[in-house]
This record gives sequence, C-alpha cells and structure tokens, in this order.
Amino acid sequence: MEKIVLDVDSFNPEHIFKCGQAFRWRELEDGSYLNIAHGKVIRVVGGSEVILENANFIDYQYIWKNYFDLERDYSALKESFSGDSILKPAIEYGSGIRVLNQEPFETIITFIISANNQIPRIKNAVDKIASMYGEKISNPYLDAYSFPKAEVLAEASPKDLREFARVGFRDERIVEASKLIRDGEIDFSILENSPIDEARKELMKLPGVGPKVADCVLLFAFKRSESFPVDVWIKRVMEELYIKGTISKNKVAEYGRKQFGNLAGFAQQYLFYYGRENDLGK
DNA sequence: GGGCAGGTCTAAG
DNA sequence: CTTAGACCTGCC
Repeated sequence: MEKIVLDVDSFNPEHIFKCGQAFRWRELEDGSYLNIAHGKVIRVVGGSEVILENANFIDYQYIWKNYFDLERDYSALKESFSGDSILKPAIEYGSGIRVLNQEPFETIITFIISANNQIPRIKNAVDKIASMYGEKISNPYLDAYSFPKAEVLAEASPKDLREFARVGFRDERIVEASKLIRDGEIDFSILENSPIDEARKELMKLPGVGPKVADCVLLFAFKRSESFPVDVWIKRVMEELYIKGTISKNKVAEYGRKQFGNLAGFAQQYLFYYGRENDLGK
C-alpha cells in the first residue's frame, strides 16, 4: 500500500486526535488511527517515524502537509513558551500535539454540534451525517463517507438530523448555518485576515456559533492561533493554574489571549489535553 | 432517576 | 454588558 514516511518531531497521533480538535478519527487495536478528511481515508501510525498509510505523494503535497501543520517548527514553538513554568508540564505531557488545519465548513458544523455535548456523541453524529449526506470514499479499511458540502446540508431536513443523526436541538442550527454559508453570507476573507474580534463577530452570525465555537473554528480551520477557545475544561485549568480564582468564560478567554498572544491557540491545546486527561480542577 | 456533558439562545436586570 | 434557565440525548 502507498505510504508516506514523515521526518518530523512533535507528532504523536494520540495527542493530536485526543486534544479536542477533530472528531473523525478512529483508534485501531494496534494503536494506530484511521482519519477521514478531504474525502480521503488514511491510517496514521506513530512512533520514531510517523507513517501516513494509504496516502500518495500528491496527497501529501496538497493535503496532508498542510492538514498536519507539517511546515511549522514545533520545537521552536515550544521553546518560545520556555519562560512559562506553569505551561511546561502541559507541553511535556502533550509533546506530540499539532494543531490541525481542517476544512472550514466541516469544522463549523461539527463544532456547532459540539455545543453542550459529549465527544462520543459528537463523533457519532458527524459520522452519521456523513453517511446520510456525504459521498462514499473507497478505501481499504472501512465504510467511510466524506463530510457533505454546504449546498447539500442546506437542503437536509432538521427532523432527519435529529431523528437519525441524534443531534437534538442543534438540528435547525445545522441547516440554517449551512444555508447562510451556501448563500455566501459569511465572508471567509474576514475570517482569514481581519482582526480576531471582527473574525469572531463574522462567524457568530451563524446560528449555533457563540464565542467558544467561533474560536474553535478560527483556530482549527483558519490558522488563527491567536484565538483561545474556552470550554469548561480550559476554564477549570486556567482558574486553577493561572488565575487562582473563579471568573467568567469570556474573562478567561481574554486572559488567555493576553497571556499567550499570537500562540494562544497552541497553549490552549496543551492545557486542554493536560487538564482533561488528568481531571485538573475538577 | 436526577445530574451532567467540550455552549448557545433568550429573556431579563 | 452580565447572568440565570431551558435545551436533545445518552450514560452513570
């Protein structure tokens, strides 16, 4: 089978897929991971050398290099945090984290689904939506479907989404957001280039997108590493490790952006993984 | 069984 | 501008 062997440091599939950024991966018994993105299915094998199986060089060049953020120097990134003794154990714990660059529409919808939800249920819903509205992906591993385009999901029925994909009260938000995106109501260039506050505001035009989801989308799909998504876990971790007290989620986000600057999103990922895996602040 | 989970929306102060 | 309550669903 075709494969790409990566010459990278700071790449641990477990860290990457379990730090809360992606929902379409599946762990195999041997510890490797299947991942669906960009209409492809690959197997990711970690270790001293990282292997992308079922990937050819073209896909590597045009998809995976960017998807896995392979052109970023993570050693330098970590080094730039070296003055922060609080962050240090978190970085060591999640040393193989990389912030993925995911597809915008899929990221928007999956994080709308993530609101007040649990990871296994989010994953089930996303898989189900793909099998209902996506296209079949031929691959050597399993039945897999691409995530549908906005034009398709815009025509879906909320009732079906609720009944079969089990998305609950997020049903209409998904369809309405898809319609707005299909109709060009969201200016992606603002999301990419405008100051972070404007980008957040643009994204929050969508139903189901509040501050937290907006920050996730900007970080995980638009390379906006100055955004600092605050969920219950990050709130707990930040309050326990940095703030030493209780403040609102918006204040935590403000604090994070100020504290970590352009690299806030990376700090968030290390802290999230560290905090969640160790039940910090609970 | 009531509580809770990777928030958002709405209606109020 | 900040805050309480409701909200699908599934599992403990």
